[in-house]
Amino acid sequence: MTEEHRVTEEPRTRRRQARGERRMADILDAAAKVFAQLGYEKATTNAIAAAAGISPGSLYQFFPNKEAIAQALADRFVAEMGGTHRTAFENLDFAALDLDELLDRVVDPIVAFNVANPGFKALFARPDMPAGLTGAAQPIQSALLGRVAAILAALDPELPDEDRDRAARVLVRIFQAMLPAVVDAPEPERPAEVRELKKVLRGYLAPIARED
Amino acid sequence: MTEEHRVTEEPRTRRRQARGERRMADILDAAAKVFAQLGYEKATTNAIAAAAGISPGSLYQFFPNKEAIAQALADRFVAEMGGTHRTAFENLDFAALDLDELLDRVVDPIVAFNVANPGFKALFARPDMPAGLTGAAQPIQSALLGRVAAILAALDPELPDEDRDRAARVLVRIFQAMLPAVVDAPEPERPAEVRELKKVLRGYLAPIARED
DNA sequence: CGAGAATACGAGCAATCGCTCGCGTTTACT
DNA sequence: AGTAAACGCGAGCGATTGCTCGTATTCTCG
Repeated sequence: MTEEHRVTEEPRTRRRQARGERRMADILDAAAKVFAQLGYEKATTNAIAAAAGISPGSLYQFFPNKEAIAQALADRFVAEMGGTHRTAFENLDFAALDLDELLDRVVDPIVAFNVANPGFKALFARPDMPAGLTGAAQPIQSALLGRVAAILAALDPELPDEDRDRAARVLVRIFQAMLPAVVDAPEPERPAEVRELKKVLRGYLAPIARED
Repeated sequence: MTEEHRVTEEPRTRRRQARGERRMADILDAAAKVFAQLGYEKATTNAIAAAAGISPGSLYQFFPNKEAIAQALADRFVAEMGGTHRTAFENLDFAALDLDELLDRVVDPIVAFNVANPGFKALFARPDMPAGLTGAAQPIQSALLGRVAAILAALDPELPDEDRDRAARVLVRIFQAMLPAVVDAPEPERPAEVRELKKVLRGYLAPIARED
């Protein structure tokens, strides 16, 4: 038993040099671009490697397979989105705002994030993923669902959990459905698309918001 | 010039026997099943042939390629949908109905059609298609868009064409987005999903409908 | 410096998929 | 009966794709 004083302990994160960390970031940047252009399924790992300026073999030194790339990219997106909008969401006095203001404050930043990161919706709004939602899309989905549910709870504290979660699912689904139209719209027509998105959300939320 | 008294005239539809027509229908049935289970991209032509009980070679005696199968299936869906619901749509006195009744009359048959034909949404609500919407999904999309636009025009004849078409696109998109949740829901929970779908549609339509 | 790990390469393997091709069988028509 | 076209088969081709492997280079640290 004296063979190893430090047990092999599952190879969670292998030793990595600074250059390697940079490479991983480059690969994720490249993957975001390629996913944005082609979607998850049609994006090839060789294309991602080429976009990152490395060989396929090098790519697989950092990620065990294609899904892991999407996973890591999704995790990074979740982190960035959280970091960017935490302040915008947290100290909002929901009761004091009317519905239109609330929608502006919540929708606009998310739209801006998606316009700035076109690869996001490739992982979030596409049904390409392997094994349904299990995989890369799930953490993103869960993150948004949680935030929307929290807003709903603030809007109407009386709302039963079941109804609140169902409404959150519906709202996220609407968002998913309308996002491509907003993001892919040419600059001049984007505000109109955003306006329609807010109309849909407002129409669904209005009966919930006025808890009379 | 006496070579052929009957010019070859482009081989539009090749001579086909009754057995062949039946085979084509069988193939489309099989394709609907496979598309429903796997989506367009992941469905293999060999799997469709196997599901139809024929060999890959025989399949390609009737359809030149995979997309043509989807195209033909989409055309058949459009025809069936039109035949089923024409009466339901045509002689509706929109002005006399309130919004909830109108939604019931329009949404319920379409939902029923989709529950009965689970392959439909694989062609209608999936972004798998080759070359964007060009291809099989387009005729379905156009058919629905036209009907929705007609209803909107009846609801508010003053509505400018541009606004009406945009609203129609939004409504169809919402339908697309919510349909999978409705169709894939287990029997007992389906009515609840349908109710949410109608809530969303009603919320968006209400400001358009009351043309005060 | 020297050893071992991390990084890097890119040809190419194994599996998949849309589709073809050669050939045999059945049907329609004269 | 005889002919041509329609129907049918299934092995497998050509292209693609996720990923591997042998090998070479660079970095870290004692």
